Amino acid sequence: MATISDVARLAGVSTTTISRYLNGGRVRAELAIADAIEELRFRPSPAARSLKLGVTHSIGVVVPDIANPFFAAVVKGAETVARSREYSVFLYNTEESADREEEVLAALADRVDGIILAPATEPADVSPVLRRAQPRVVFLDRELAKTDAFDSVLVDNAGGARQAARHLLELGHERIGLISGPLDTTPGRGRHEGFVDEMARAGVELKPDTIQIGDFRQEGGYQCALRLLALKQPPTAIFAANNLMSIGALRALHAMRIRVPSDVSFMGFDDLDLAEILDPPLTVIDRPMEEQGALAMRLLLARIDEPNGAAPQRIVLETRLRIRMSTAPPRVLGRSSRTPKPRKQRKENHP
Amino acid sequence: MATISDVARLAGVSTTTISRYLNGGRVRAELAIADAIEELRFRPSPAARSLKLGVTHSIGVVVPDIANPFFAAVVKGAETVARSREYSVFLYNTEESADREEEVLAALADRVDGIILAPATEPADVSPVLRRAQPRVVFLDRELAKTDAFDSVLVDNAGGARQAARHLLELGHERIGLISGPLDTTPGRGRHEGFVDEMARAGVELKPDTIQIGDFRQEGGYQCALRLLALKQPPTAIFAANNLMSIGALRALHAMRIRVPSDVSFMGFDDLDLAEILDPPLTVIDRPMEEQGALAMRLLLARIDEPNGAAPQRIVLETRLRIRMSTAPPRVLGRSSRTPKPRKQRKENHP
DNA sequence: GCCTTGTGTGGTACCGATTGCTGAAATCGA
DNA sequence: TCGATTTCAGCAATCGGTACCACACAAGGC
Repeated sequence: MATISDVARLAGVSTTTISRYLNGGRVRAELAIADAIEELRFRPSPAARSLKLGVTHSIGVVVPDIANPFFAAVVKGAETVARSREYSVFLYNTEESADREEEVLAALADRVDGIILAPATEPADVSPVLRRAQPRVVFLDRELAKTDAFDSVLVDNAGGARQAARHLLELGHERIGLISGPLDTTPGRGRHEGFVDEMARAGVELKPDTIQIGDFRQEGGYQCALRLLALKQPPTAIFAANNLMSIGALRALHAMRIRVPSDVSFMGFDDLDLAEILDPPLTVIDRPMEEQGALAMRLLLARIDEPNGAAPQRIVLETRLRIRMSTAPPRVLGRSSRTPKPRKQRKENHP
Repeated sequence: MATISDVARLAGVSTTTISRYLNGGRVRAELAIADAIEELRFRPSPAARSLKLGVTHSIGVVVPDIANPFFAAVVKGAETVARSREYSVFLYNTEESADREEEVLAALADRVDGIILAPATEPADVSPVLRRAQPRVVFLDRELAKTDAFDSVLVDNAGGARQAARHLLELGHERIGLISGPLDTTPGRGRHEGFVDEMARAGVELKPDTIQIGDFRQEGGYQCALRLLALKQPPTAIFAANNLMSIGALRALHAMRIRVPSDVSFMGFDDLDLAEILDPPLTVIDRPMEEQGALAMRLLLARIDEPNGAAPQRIVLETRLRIRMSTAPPRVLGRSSRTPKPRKQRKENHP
């Protein structure tokens, strides 16, 4: 590769001048320099620049599982914004492991100008790496309980879960199965609490065994659904707290030859590509996914531009209930103490 | 951040010694140095190292669309291998645009030690950036027609399409709709040719209007399917050449209230997460996705370790026919000149 | 015509690591 | 205990840029 000195020699000026030219300063020999750069196909070395300037022009994006369509969408949104600002994206996959995450963060800290982090779990305390976070950090989808010192872009997990609960309640369900995510994650806990709370508010009690704690993965969803179906009094409706567990649960329902929604209603958190053409089309809580990634990246870049800007922000995106065909009033059962009449179903997102 | 000089001062030795310690050389004051490093939380600056060594320990991965589950899986596989070797991954999304790809490659070339590239299209010629590819390049899923100077990890597109054609033929279909990908891409052309060829070999002629060229995206699949269904003599079976177009086509079938497989059989290239629980479960041509990414990364790292190793390799992975429920013998139609008897269906992957 | 101001340039130190070379200390043999 | 040989440490140059500083030269004010 040609260096700046090569260019300087060829153009008959000093490296200072080349540097100024490159950085938009006024310079006499513009043409000669442009020609020399062209001829040598010169591109300034990012390493050298980075060493001198202490800035890398790259952002680390750390997600638990890039194969999860949600995170894939997030990364896509983030990458698009980054490139529009000429930043590059380092992608790290932590496989939902806190240990791996810690390693990754340590290795990342001095390679990037900022980090978008979707933590695998909520650690007891802020990782020391993050604490002396010379690079800026934005939390995505999941946040740290212990601190509000960081920006974050979240989704209204509790609200979304409430929408789900309300929808199911309005259809007349009372025995509802909940497939939760890990309670030590923001979305896991938020959705859990929102759902349980809304049920309680409606005076419906969730029995402990109708709440199954999964792991946000397919297999977990599968197992949880199986357990719910094995109950003496299986639920008439099931809500799964994320996309992967929805898939797993649907697999289980499918395997057990349970018909949806006539045998049991089903809905999940996060839309699926195929949700509309499933049989039946899936009712879900949806949210803007690419936007969430894009927003996080914009927030981070703003923070980098203006380190002492506003106080840390906590952006919470709204969810949206998409009613399709997988939810319906429960079958009237002899066992039921009273026959629930489906209440009128609301259509708004946030009544 | 602490620098190597800080450590040297604290440990009471020179930077040379620290450097040697870091790089595994024999050193007297091991303990003192280890302590100093620990105390200062010293980590060598990647920028400085990179400048001096001319090596970045990072790999660029360039894909057309990270939100496509196939590429998400590929990236996952690649990232896992990379991290096991302590390499970082730069992710770039080209949005299926050749221009963007060119930009990305130019910007990438001197930031990374190697590139895994899934080209958006097959350019007329090898990009100059790649030609003087100081960083090594491995082509993934798609290759450049004009040259065999690069390593590549492909899938047996033609073979997979042949399996699909054979499967459909064996079921007795003769009027088969093909939803192809762009013919200027490796998988687009390969699958097209494989399918058409196998049909020809069986003496079945594909009429031009039963071949629709899509764009590997959902919307394209949707439109193509619609056109096929609008034919005076619509096909009795449809094969879509990738996952996204399958989804689009299924949407179209769904919208038109066509029943699968009783009205028309359907199958696609690439498995889907939900394929098994669709109604009906989808028959597909499957292939190892994460492995493809992992393999590409391994090949690339090997090439970096041993620049003058073996001649460029062209690895072709096998596909596998997964017969589920979306394909069945065609309904016997009055119009048909002869009544096709379903031939016996084979089960092997590669007869 | 002299002095001030402004513009553009080049020399050079520096960012933080690595490494060839030289020299000193440690180890070994007798 | 002394010299020969092997280890190990340090100096300083270097990678490729950037930017402080000093300075040459032109233009402008009086």
